[in-house]
Amino acid sequence: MEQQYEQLDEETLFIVSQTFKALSDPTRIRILHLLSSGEFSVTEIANRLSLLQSTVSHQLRFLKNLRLVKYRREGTTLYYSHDDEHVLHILEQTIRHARDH
Amino acid sequence: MEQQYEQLDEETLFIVSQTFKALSDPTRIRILHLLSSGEFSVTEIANRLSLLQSTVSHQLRFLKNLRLVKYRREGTTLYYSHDDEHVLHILEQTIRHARDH
DNA sequence: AACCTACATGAACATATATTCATATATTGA
DNA sequence: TCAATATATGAATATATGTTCATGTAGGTT
Repeated sequence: MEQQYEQLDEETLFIVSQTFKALSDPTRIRILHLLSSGEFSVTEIANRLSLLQSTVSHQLRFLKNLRLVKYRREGTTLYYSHDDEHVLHILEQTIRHARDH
Repeated sequence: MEQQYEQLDEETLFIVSQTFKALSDPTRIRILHLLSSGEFSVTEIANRLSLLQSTVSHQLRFLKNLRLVKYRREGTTLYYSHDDEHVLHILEQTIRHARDH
């Protein structure tokens, strides 16, 4: 399981830190965790998580920029869903790990 | 792979966010990545990563509080090593993922 | 066009965070 | 005990970040 040390280049370092930064905020974790169970509109997310619409919208933009979520439009409603299996897997894995103490 | 949505309790949310926060800073990532290859003293870490001793010391305290690293003493020298296989695995996994674009 | 509804955006604010500098502590050896 | 080395700590500072409020925009309906 031990592996060879290899210097981290700037770009990799940036991507990795950004990815984990996305997962380091409670609000974003709650949003991503909710989206792990399906797709929801911005308003639905706000209602379910008791957050302001503006807060959700800001955080969704953050997650969208990192391509962790995507959306499809239906009239005036945007349905958001997750867009990165790998990151979602890491999140759910860590949630389970945290729940066992 | 799709799993049931389950409300996140405060404590789990806190642990998860703290864990990812530890991995969200470039300096801490570099330290943990270095420690994935063995144990190093504070000075060695500082030299290898071109960081101030104080910076390394502060970040090691952060990582120590989260029990992500541990140390053993040898005279006045403290040799730090990683102390959480799960978190280290997630880090290395994400580094590899980031390197493939 | 006027009016909803849904969502996005920008500014402002408060808070959190990382780094640096200066200094403190601790261990070893002379 | 004094000096030297290794590490830790605290204060200060600059910067980043999350939330809120107010407002903008876009699509749908009448």
